[in-house]
Amino acid sequence: MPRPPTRLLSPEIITDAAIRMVDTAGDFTMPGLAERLKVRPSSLYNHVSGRAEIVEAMRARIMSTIAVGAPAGDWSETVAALAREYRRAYAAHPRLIPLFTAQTVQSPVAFGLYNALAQAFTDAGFTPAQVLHAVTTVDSFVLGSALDLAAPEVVWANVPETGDAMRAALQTAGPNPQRADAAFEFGLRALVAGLVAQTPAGR
Amino acid sequence: MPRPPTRLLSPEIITDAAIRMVDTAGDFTMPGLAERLKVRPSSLYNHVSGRAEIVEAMRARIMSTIAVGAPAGDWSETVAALAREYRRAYAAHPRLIPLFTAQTVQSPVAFGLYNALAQAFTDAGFTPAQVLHAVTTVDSFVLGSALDLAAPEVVWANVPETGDAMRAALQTAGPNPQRADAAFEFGLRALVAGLVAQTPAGR
DNA sequence: ACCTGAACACCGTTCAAGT
DNA sequence: ACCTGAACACCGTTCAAGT
Repeated sequence: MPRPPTRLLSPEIITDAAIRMVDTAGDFTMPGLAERLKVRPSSLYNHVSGRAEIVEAMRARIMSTIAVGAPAGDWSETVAALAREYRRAYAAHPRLIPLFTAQTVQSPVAFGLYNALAQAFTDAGFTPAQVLHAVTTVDSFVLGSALDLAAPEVVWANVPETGDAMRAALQTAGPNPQRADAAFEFGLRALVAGLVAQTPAGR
Repeated sequence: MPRPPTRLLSPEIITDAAIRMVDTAGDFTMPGLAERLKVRPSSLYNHVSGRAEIVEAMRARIMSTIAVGAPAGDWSETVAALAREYRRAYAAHPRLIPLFTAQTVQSPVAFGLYNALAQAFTDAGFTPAQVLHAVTTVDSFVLGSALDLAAPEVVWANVPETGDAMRAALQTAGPNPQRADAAFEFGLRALVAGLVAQTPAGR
């Protein structure tokens, strides 16, 4: 039965299914997507241009959940809140993140977030060049932290006998996501404190 | 001519070719690797178990270029030096990094580095749990910064009309790798300063 | 021990054919 | 407008056959 009465597909439906497939399987394929949607693989191409576009749609979907909001309080509190919100968006679907790093971004879907960060750093008194570096720094730290969230526990298993400092540290490690969350909060506090210290007038 | 007089392949030769292929093409395939090595794809399986093992071998190769060295000076200088060395190793082959994030690490090849960082943080007076968080923070920041290095210039093209703070910042952006390098140095200074400030006794 | 050729299952994508 | 079936090029991997 070609062309059923009710629409079987749309870019949104396909993106939803792809996110669910990555959440459960760690990756997605066009045939796998088609099967979940009870459709033939070629049908997908009536709605999306291909696999790359689905990845970009998933990225846009994740980014669209970021609520920038009005700045409240100190600029450093604004930066911390934006960084937490940014990571929260990634953390909702941690297994998507490796797909994002593999593929070049095609549209600045995170521009609203970047600009809110840039405004906060501008308020802090940084020069435009420093603002760019500071936004990049927050972006790098959040992305790296989000990747840490997707890492399995086994990463740290079977450590060598030597290295007492790291072994002692590892023995305190609980399961994810608590460990990654705690590390992110620790790092964010340090990073924001360090940015405050870099401020020209100590604002 | 099966079995030529001189060995055509080895795990090292295959890993070398894979790194070169990723450097130039952004990815590698078994047939592509075989062609470069003037061999049939099935020949590769006499030396490596498969694609995943090649990725792990590339990771190990990159990590093996990290020189930990003896700590000199303040613990915070040691941390900064290790972070720079870690990122330098990644930066030598930036297009490899997305492959690393896609695949789970199978052996703690970076343990020497992690332990040197852990020792520095222990010297600083952090508790074992804080040491783990601090090592994770440096790891996340370096990985995120290395991914930034692989990002093409176009990422920032065609920004919206709104958003003056970010637009002003973007106008200062030079080409990579200079832009990414400068952002990393800025972020590293902030992060290390922030870590010093988190120290129990202000050591 | 190690390279080859043939084969397999699988993937992304295209396109004419249907309604 | 949109789903299908068939087809294509390509990929990762296996394995018996060669020397």
